[in-house]
Amino acid sequence: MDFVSHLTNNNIKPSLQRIKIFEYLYDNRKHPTVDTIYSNLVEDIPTLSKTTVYNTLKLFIDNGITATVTIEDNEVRYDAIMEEHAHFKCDTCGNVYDVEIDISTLKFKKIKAFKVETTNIYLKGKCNKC
Amino acid sequence: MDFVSHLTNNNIKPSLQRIKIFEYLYDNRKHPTVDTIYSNLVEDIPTLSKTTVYNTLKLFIDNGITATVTIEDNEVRYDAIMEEHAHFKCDTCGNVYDVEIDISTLKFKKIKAFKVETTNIYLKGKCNKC
DNA sequence: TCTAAATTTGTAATCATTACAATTTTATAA
DNA sequence: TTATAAAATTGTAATGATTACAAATTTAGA
Ligand SMILES: [Mn+2]
Ligand SMILES: [Mn+2]
Ligand SMILES: [Zn+2]
Ligand SMILES: [Zn+2]
Repeated sequence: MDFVSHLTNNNIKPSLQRIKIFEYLYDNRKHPTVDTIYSNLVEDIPTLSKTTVYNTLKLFIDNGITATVTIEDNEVRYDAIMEEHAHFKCDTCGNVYDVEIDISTLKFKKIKAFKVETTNIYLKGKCNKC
Repeated sequence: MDFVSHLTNNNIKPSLQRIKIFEYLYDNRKHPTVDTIYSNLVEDIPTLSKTTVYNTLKLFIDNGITATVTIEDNEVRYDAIMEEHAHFKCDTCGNVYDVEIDISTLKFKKIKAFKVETTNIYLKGKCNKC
């Protein structure tokens, strides 16, 4: 994955902070919160500001290369994997995992009244390590 | 729907505030926020406190008669309909509607690694009135 | 190099939620 | 009924996440 090209292709100037934040999201795939992103990256970029993390994530979302994961009502997580997939959160360890979904089985019956543009599927329970 | 019995059956003492809050959720089915619930009910109960709304909703959730709807990352909504259903939010008017789902079509392939206990499905787009 | 635009940063403000102690209401026993 | 204790409600203060905003820094172009 060429992060610089990916940002450039999506009209985002590839600054150091932007590259590092996107790289962190894409490589770790742990659906981190802003605090987690900031805490981990500030080791690499000592001058990093939490405001920059917020600004950058908003920029990513506006340009369609990041999405929020709102599986919990008290934390906002971020995800740079844009291929359709569901999420599972383990109530015990708190990790959020990607879940492959077979879209064909996901068609709803008669949602005539709505034009659906985005779908989010959130599962909770216990993971096999817990 | 006998709200007093419903609360009592779920180990919740049916105070005036609790009855009114549950009644509001169940009858309107608009997935309101705490602010909306408070604003509407304080007309009936002038002494109502927003803290009571928070406390009561937490009590309802802990006793399994209410659930949160986290379709948006900047607002927590509440729902007293516990039968399995999905939610659709119209990006234009902002309303959140219930969507019937055919559970049989919703089975995922191979989620062996997880024991799923709860499922939430959130859709977004445009409703037929917008 | 010089200048302007874009980006980053730090601080203050805002807003939702929680903590907590005081008040009020309800239940129980004398 | 009255007294007492427990439960519920309330108001205010504290907390924590997010946003607003202006200053500082970096980048790009002339
Ligand atoms: Mn994901
Ligand atoms: Mn609903
Ligand atoms: Zn786990
Ligand atoms: Zn609409």
